[in-house]
Amino acid sequence: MASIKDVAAEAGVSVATVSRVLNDHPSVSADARTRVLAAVEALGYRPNAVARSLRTDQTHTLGLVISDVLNPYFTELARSVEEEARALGYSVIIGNADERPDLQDHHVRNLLDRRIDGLLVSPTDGGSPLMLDAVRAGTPMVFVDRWIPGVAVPVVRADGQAAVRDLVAHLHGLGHRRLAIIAGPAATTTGQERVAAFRDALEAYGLELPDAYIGQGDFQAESGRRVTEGFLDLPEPPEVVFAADNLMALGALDAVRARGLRVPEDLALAAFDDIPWFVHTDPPITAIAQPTGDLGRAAVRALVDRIEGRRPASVTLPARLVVRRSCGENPNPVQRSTS
Amino acid sequence: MASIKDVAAEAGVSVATVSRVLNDHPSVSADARTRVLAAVEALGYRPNAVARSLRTDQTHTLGLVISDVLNPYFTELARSVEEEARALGYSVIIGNADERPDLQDHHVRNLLDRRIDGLLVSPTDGGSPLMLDAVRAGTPMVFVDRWIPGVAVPVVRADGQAAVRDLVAHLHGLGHRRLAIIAGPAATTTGQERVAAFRDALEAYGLELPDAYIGQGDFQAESGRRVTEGFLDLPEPPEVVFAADNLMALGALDAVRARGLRVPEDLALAAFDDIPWFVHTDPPITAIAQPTGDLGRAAVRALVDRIEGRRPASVTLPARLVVRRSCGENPNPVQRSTS
DNA sequence: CCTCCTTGTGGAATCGATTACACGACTTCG
DNA sequence: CGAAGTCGTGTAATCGATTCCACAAGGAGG
Repeated sequence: MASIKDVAAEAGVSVATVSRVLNDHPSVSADARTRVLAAVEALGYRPNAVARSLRTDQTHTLGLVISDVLNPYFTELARSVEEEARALGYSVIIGNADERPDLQDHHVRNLLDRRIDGLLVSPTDGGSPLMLDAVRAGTPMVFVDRWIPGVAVPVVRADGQAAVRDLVAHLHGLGHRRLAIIAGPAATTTGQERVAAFRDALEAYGLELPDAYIGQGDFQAESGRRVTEGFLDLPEPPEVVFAADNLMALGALDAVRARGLRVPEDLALAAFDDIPWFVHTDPPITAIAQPTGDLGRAAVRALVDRIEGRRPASVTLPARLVVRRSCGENPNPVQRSTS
Repeated sequence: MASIKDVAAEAGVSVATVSRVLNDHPSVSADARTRVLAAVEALGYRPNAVARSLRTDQTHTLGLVISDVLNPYFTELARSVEEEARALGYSVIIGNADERPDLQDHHVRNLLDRRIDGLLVSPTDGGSPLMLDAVRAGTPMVFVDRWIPGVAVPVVRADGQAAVRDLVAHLHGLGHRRLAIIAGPAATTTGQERVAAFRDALEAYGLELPDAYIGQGDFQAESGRRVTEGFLDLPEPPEVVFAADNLMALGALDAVRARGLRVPEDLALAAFDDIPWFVHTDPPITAIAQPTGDLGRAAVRALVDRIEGRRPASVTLPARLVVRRSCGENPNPVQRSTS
């Protein structure tokens, strides 16, 4: 592969001049410029990003560590992140943690070793020493979707409280009184918050959330299946199950189906995170939709702000309820929204 | 961030010795080794991958350019690619082309600039000059899923011919005679092949595939919707629609639903590419399943073979038919398989 | 006509690693 | 006891870019 030296030789100038042309530095004569450009063209020269990064200490690259690529929510997030980053002149390297802290650490380490300019993380746990060290060392970082309490890093996320209240109102209006939740891992903020929001909303209707109605999931389909089976085995099973993410809702649907039961007649179902497929499931699933694209874009902008020396604030965008048929027929369905 | 010089100073040795310890070169005394290791620990030193890559001309990184991250098929492919690559000591940088040749070129260029060790591509078109130049220049490359005819690059893909035959047999057995297809872009091999396989299979039953029954899609949901509407507007609409990928099937389902029609009673539906959600749609969708994980792993192994100087062969794995209910009730359903 | 800028250019240092080569200190063996 | 290895280490070149500094040429101004 041709290097800057080859170009310099071909154009009959020094490497310094070639570099100046490439970075359009003002003090280059028109003549030298055309000769260099011609040489670049002739040799098909492309600057070596590795060498450039070493010298300038900038990679123009962002790291994105997400909890699970197979989750359509995170896929969409990743896509919007890459799009916005590209618009701002950055590339993105994605690390998939698969909800495993060890894999998360692997990717964070890898990205730091590559000297990415900044890191976007949706932490799967309370924060490994590695990540905390990186924050302390001043690595530009932004949390997206989930965060780690007590760490001075901007957070870009959706607030589901109002939407969860709307959901509970919807369920209550349909006559449901025994409501259960499939929670996410307690180590994640989204795991905890969604349970808290649900409990608060129930309280407003004088309803309780007994421990038996809180199933411990891990944001994966299999746990949704397992927890739902537990619910169905209860002496008094719930009338509704609210899954804290879309994959666990899928698992719940499986479990209900496997027993020959029907949604919503035998068990109603709602989910956090709306995805295109929920329109086509049998029945279509009522869900709380996050403004995923906006979150991704806001997160990138915040991170780039940090990289360029500004001090971005956290961003919280509202989620909204999308009513479908999985909780029972609504005589005259209304699309509820909090925005 | 601490550099190798800091470590050398801290340990009281030269940078050469530090480097030797880090790359466990044999000729280092036990004493020097422990001192270096202690210094590394004390400083929290991590080698700069950028500098290392510049010197060694190896990045231990693979590029993966896929056609559409939002397509669950490619998401799963990306995941298995990353997994296998990690097992072999490589990282992966993913570029999402969104079925756009210009974006594909952007990512290929970006990845080449970063001096990735090898490139995995699922081309969205017939091959830009950029990609062809890269091949000619000797960049290790492997095509996955789709390929570019006439280019000397190993291909890792699934063969759907037998499965399409099984599908047509299944449809014929259910009494369907007017079969239509939503094709992918003609510029992609998968776009062409699936139509050809479908036509051949129909021929075996004495059925034709009239032009009116070949809809031109682009592997995106919206095109599936549009094409299906066209089919339904025909004086003699088809009885079955076979979508060449899962997103177009989703669009087709939308279109049917929007007219108040039902699957499979009014229009039967089948898709290429099986995904977990197809179990839960209404009705569950009959699909041709690719061994996606195996494809991803085989592609990585082939690419690493090329990088390490061997000459890997192309790999073709069989796809298989998974019968569900979207084509009509089968009196006694059998899972057909070609393997 | 001499100084002082301005402009364009090249030489060389630098980023942080790897590695060829030289060298000193020991061992070993004839 | 001297020659020939072996072993561990350091010096310095190198990868491909960017950029500071020096300098030459030419124009402007006193």
